[in-house]
Amino acid sequence: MRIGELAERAGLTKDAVRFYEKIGLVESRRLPNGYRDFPPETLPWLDYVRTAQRLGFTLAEIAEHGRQLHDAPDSAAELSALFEEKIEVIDRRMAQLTSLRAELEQRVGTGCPMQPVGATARRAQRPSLAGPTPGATPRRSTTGPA
Amino acid sequence: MRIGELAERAGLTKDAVRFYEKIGLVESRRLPNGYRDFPPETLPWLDYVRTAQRLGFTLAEIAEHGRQLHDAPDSAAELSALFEEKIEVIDRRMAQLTSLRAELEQRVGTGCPMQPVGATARRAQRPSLAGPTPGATPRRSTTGPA
DNA sequence: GTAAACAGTGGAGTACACTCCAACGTCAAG
DNA sequence: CTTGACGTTGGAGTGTACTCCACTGTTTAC
Repeated sequence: MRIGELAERAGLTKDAVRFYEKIGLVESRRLPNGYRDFPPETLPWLDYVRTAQRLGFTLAEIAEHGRQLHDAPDSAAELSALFEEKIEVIDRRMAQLTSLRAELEQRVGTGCPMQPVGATARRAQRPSLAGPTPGATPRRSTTGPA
Repeated sequence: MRIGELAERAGLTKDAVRFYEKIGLVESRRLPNGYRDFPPETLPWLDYVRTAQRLGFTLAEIAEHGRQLHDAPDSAAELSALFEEKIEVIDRRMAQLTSLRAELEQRVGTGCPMQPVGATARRAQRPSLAGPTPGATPRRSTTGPA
């Protein structure tokens, strides 16, 4: 499969696929003309990549998963452990959401939740910072990732 | 409260606090000597900021929430609407997490999640078990809320 | 033969959320 | 009066994950 088809079927841009290859997340052989040729397994793999990404793994970590699986296909158990860990993270996050939701629901009808910005109300332009771009996972060392 | 104390008590660096101020996430008045002076409410606000951040909101979005909350402090109806809106966001997010968890659990149960990188050179033992194919996620699958 | 569609490369740019640094001002203690 | 902790600013750098661009080569259709 060439890059265009792969990208379309995976819901990625070609640039993203090339980027993934650059960081070792996917591999391809080359056709005689130099074009990349991806094996069909790349598709479910990219599906996995997306899932793992949504779970908060970085691409580097996911690439590491791939290498682990490749180097020791029987280490799937270890990976499962990783996944179970991530499930715990999800459960914690959902618990947080639940409590936040309750908190908000409680405040529907009461007052301002806490002092946000704007004690001196202003609405003007500020450093750009506007668009939704998930990308960067902020890592904080001070407080343990709950 | 000056920046050092705030930063320490909030578990942030002073640089981070200044950055937050720059993007309009917090505000301060200035002491005669030019030092920032933060009101004590900034602490619970930063607590909220961290929570919202962990839930996947960007700082820009959180700042926007703060501004919205502050701009409509007397309209209980608007405020309620805003909270309802946020609750909806949370519910969507929880639904996402729920399906993610299910997907993940499925992968754990079946062992090897996917053919990773390098599958070309190795055995192709387990066929794809892609689960619910998300199919055509439009370009740059937005992981963010909303 | 030419155009369109596809592929390749390298490099720059973007967005977010910081982080670090240099150079300097402020203030209380010794 | 110096020292040191604390504060200020502007600007540069970092890491993640792309995205865009210019330019070039390949393949397919007419």
